[in-house]
Amino acid sequence: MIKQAEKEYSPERLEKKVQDFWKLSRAYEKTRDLREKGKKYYFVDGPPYTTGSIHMGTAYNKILKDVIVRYRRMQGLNVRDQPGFDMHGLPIEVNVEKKLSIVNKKQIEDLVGVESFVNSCRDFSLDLQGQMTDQFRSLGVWLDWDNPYRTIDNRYIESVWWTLQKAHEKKILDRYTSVLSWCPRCETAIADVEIRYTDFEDYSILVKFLLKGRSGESLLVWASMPWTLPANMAVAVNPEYEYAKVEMTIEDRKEILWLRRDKVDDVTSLVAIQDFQIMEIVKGSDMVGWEYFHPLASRVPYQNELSGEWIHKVLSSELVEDENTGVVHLAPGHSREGYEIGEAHGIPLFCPVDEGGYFTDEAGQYAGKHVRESNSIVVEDLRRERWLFHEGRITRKIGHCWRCDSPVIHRASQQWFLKVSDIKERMLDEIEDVKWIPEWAGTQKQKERVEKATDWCISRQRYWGTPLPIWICECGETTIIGSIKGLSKGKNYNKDMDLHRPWIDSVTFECKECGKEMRRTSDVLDVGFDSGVSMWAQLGYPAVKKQFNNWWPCRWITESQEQTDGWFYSLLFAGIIGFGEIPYKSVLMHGWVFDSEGQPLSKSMGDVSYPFDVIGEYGVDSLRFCMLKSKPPWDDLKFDPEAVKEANQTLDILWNVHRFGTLYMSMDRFNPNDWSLAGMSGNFSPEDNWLLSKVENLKGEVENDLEEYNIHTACNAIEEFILNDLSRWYVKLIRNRSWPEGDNNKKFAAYKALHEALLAVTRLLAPITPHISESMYQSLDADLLSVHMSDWPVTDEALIDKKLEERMTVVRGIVELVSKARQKIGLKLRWPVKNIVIKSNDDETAKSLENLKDILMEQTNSKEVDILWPGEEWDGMVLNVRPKVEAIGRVYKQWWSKIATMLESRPVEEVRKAIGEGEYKIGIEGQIVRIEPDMVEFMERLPEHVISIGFDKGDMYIDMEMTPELRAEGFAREIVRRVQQMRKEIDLDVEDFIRTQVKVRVELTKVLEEYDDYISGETRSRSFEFVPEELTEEYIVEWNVEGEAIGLAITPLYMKETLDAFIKIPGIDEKESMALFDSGYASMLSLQQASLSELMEVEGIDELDARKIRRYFDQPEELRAEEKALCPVCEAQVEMGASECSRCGVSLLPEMKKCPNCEAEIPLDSEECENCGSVLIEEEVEEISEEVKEIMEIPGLGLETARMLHELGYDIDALANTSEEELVKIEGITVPLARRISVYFEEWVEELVCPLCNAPASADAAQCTQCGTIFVSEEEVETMEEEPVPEAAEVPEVIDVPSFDEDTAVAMSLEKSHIYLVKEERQQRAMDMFTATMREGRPGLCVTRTFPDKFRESYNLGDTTVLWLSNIGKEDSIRPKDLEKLSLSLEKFVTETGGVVLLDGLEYLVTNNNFIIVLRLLQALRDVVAMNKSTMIVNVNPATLDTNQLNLLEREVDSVVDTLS
RNA sequence: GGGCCCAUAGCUUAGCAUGGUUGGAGCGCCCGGCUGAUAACCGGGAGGUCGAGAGUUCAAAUCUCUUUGGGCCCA
Repeated sequence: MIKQAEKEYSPERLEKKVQDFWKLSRAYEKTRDLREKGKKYYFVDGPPYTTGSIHMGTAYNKILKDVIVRYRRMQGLNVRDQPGFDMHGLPIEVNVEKKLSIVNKKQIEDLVGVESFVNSCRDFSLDLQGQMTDQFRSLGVWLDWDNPYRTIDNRYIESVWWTLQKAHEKKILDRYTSVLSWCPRCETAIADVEIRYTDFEDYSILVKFLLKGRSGESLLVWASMPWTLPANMAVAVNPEYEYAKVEMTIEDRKEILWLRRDKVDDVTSLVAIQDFQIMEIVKGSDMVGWEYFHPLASRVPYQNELSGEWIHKVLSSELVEDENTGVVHLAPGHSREGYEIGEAHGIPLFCPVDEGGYFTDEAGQYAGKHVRESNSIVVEDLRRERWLFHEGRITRKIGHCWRCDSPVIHRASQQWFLKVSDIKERMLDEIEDVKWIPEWAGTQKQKERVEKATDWCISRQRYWGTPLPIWICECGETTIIGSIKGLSKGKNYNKDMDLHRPWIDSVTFECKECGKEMRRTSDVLDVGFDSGVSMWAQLGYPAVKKQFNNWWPCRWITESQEQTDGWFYSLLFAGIIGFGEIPYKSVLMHGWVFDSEGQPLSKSMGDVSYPFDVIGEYGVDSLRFCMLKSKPPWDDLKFDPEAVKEANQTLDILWNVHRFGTLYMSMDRFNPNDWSLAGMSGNFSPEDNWLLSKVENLKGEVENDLEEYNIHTACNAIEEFILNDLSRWYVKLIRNRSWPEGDNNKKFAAYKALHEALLAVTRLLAPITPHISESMYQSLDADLLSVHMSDWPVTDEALIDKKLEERMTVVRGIVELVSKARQKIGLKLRWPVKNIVIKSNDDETAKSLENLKDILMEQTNSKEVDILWPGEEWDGMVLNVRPKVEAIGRVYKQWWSKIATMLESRPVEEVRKAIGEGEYKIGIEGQIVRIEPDMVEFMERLPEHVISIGFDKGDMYIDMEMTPELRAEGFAREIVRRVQQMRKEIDLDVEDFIRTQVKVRVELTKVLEEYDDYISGETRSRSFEFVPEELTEEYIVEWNVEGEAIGLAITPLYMKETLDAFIKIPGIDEKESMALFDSGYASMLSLQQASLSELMEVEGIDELDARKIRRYFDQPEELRAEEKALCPVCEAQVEMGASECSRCGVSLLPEMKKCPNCEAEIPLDSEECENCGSVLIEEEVEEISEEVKEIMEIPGLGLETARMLHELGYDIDALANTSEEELVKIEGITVPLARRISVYFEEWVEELVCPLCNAPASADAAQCTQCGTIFVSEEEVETMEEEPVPEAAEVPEVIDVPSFDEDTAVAMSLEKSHIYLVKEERQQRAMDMFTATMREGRPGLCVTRTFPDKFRESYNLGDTTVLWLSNIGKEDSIRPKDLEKLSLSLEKFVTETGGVVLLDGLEYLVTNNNFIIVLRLLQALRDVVAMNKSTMIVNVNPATLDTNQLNLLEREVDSVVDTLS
């Protein structure tokens, strides 16, 4: 059964509903299981770091994965989709440190203890994992969230260990001393990826290094970071540069300095130099070997103890750059370049700095000082010793620890490395075996990364990480443990022990070599390596082999471009170690997401941009569609919330088409499964075949795109189809066919085609926008539980008709041209044109037009379309005769002008015929005048009313002559359109019927009468009449159409509900129902009471029908009830009383709980166990407030939910007034629960309800808790009538003003801070009061449902502001339902001006809302009016309200003016 | 400093692999229309030295080189 889609596309509601549906029906699990037998497809999720909240980039990443995973599943593949989380490492540690207020490692060990610290880290990371999982789920991402792999699990760690053991076996694992980036705060080596470069002001000093054996000459050495000078071991010059010996005079002293020749000017300008002179020039290479005195040697004794070939000497290095003096200080212990140069020259590594960044004893006088504070000390020392030539500052990028933001230093330390040199070639080869998308991601980027790779330092001196499985003996023996089994052989091993520090540190082994105790190296592993093993770690390899054999290797991964250096690389590296091969077959490298300003989204913790604010507004699907369609995945994406809005609009349109389709399909009870495409083919119109052809094309196109990961073009193709083909063309073409009265065969053909197209779109969109697709799929009555279980749609070539598509394109082009022409001359589409003639230049175009002529006529609204084939000419051209004046003049002299005039007035054809035969004779003043052929010429021209338009394939003539018949038809259409507008304004159901009256000029009535069938059919009018005098139907509007005054009046019949009920009687369909209704049976009750003979008297009901009706009512009521109910989760029809839904498997039984006493299953809401009789509500009972108890009265609502609702501010009354949709929005309220609640109230309300405001009331209440109405029993009514108003004190004075002319108006000026209620049929009295008050000079404001201009004119209001109560969304109009806007507008006026307000048409507000709400509005306004010394006049037609309501109204006002009494 | 990617209307972008009518869209702006999908929808208009410069070619948004700006990565 096709289900009517909701009227509006509300993403928030829809997505929640769909996600609930997925959850309750276990749609994800079932989809996965469905493909269990399919070909295996191993996808691996690159584990995001657990930062706790996701940003746009993370969202984009997961969305891409979700698209491909869903797509592959639809292709039938059995996809492994375990998500992962990267949960070790410094970021977590740093955050835990912050939480515990710890500042360094010492405090972790001494204050907190490693055990407690690591436990905190685990808890913290698990918490973050949970948060992120929720966020990913809310994006609609279907991965196996219940079973993620985590880098912190023992099994995972074991796989890492195995890999490291492999590395050891392959001699890739090594330990040596190296200079690395080091964070002195975190006291660990850090990787380059953990460093963030930011501007930093640093020293830039020039220091004199006195040369040995060159009297008085010094090298002028440049250094930043003065603290590195104590560890200076040599200086470097560039061998290619020229260096100058410069003699400078400074403060009357002479200095002889060596520096780069080109820099002499720069340097001499730095200090106050009196004079300088270049003495000598040498090449850098000539300086090599020169020896100098270390300027701090006296403070750093170690400098004097050194010996070696290159100590304190000049070296040559190409690395010396064209900056500063060209003489660079080298401290191999403090810089990577220095280390490399030093190593090449055999210079010992001197690094007198400890892990915390403090100088060691080796640093002599500087020992104990932090390097950062030493900068100024060193500079001062140099200055004192006169070695400082210049002290400056430069701003440059300095590395900062990404996690804690401390400046990074370089420091020599012993670390564990994975050596890259031996496997580099293998890695490069393996890159070739992978399909990279885009190709350059592999062949360019990844290759470059590997080519430049250096050894990988994998050790970290921290706590929260995979412990390195390396045990070392003091004798030097080293062993690598590769499994838990291996570990279990150690001392202090416990089964099931956590493999993290500190527990692992207590496990020791006996050294095989010397028998001593081997202890684990205290380091942990670089987190970058953790995720590198995810491809086999998530399969439990090597501990479990089966999974591995099933799935290996990974078919596809996708991550952002930065993973070239990260995960892509670590996977490759680890893969080569573990298996000698790259572990993935194809890679989609995706781009970055930037914010709308183009700034990259920050990666660090706590500084993220949420995608969820956009989602709240436009929904997840819009976000997904927007991201996926705007760029190829490998490009960077600039995220713009506006673009999400646009995507939302497309989905909105799709929804509208869907809504359109399902609305009519369900109305007509169209069952798509009753019709096959082939079976329907005879009924298809050309546009149906066209649509089907388009759909098949689209399928192929989208598949091709997705195969190439051109997700953006796939999205664009779908979007184009939805907007252009489906919405803007197809729906337009089938509109007429889909009307309720339409021919069923033709109509159903359109439904079938549309259904087919919509179903295809839901499938094509399923991977991209999973929610809306699901929702559409559900209402399209498709066979599977979920759209995501369906197979990927395959193109049916047989349905493709390229020729038809081309022809349709031609026709569309023509229709558009005609529309343009109409627009140009201002002829609306509603007004038909007489004729369109299209002359085409080629056969194909003519054929196209001939073929699709019906479409052409309908869409251009033309009465006739003529197609001319190539060579044919249009005969509609008007021939003109043009007298040749000179020729006539030559013969007939002064008569020429008369002759010419006569010629022009004769029928052209007659003239031409005669001329063709030789001559044409006319009589002038009794003489025959002969017109010779040379005296005239004939010319063709367009007749009047005809315009001609050229197009690329021919010419077109449009005859726009407006004949009386066409004019009448135009008016008929105008009337139809106006009535439709009015139907809409009174919110009438599409299917419902009305009575219609039309009042027009008599002349027009005559021509229009011909169209009464048309008009009443189109407007679903059960009666239709032209009235000469007054319009009497309920809703009356005066229109001005093309200068004609047209009065329209309609009365809604509200038949739909009744007809729907009648139709449920077996054998009774719409026709019979209508007949019954028309003869006065307006409800099931009245029908039930009718006798057989009475029924038979009804016109259109035969005996058989009557008997069917009687039989229906004569059976017991239970049997009459519908046999089917709807599943609350998937809305499938289920048998009454079924225990679970056969479609989605959800339990339909009331929620059960276990009796704590006997463990029997009892309904969730029962207070007493049916089995053992124990009372279940214990001490808590006292604590439950009355309000909560009331809520718990609702069956199925447990204590917890009731409490939750109560805390949210709901009491029983509020719940009764909360719609099901709103209920679902409350967190914790599921769809079925919401349904249960609203069903409860529906039943409840029928029993006890305030007659006035419909609020629920208890049986014994004396007064309504909501509106205060006093309930009276029948006996009391009589007394009531004598004393109609309960509280006399509040009764306003009733002013008796029988007549009200201008004089009295002035005399009776209205009081300030006063509200007047005027009881009258029209607004006359109220208006008089209002205008009189305005004449006193007070500003006025009117609220009315009359059209403002008309209203102003009627009452001579000038430019007084008139707010129009109307559903037409104009600027100064207020929708009658939008009381908030109304109240705001009035408040604004009153507070700003204190003027007088007329509220006309209170009853209109009441019909559009309900009485009590309007009453509340009035109460609120009363206070505002009082406070601002304003005045308000409210008029109401008492006939529209009942006595009680009137009483209540009168109580709210200060005075009542009753014109009727 | 090196590698790679990106640049088209005010904004977001298609087209570029394979050069060829007048460079397409959407949003926004202005003007109009439609109306039983309707707080939707449709049409028209204005708005582009296709980042800049050079080259190849009969012909360049498209191919080549140089250059500028932005991004990612590596030093």
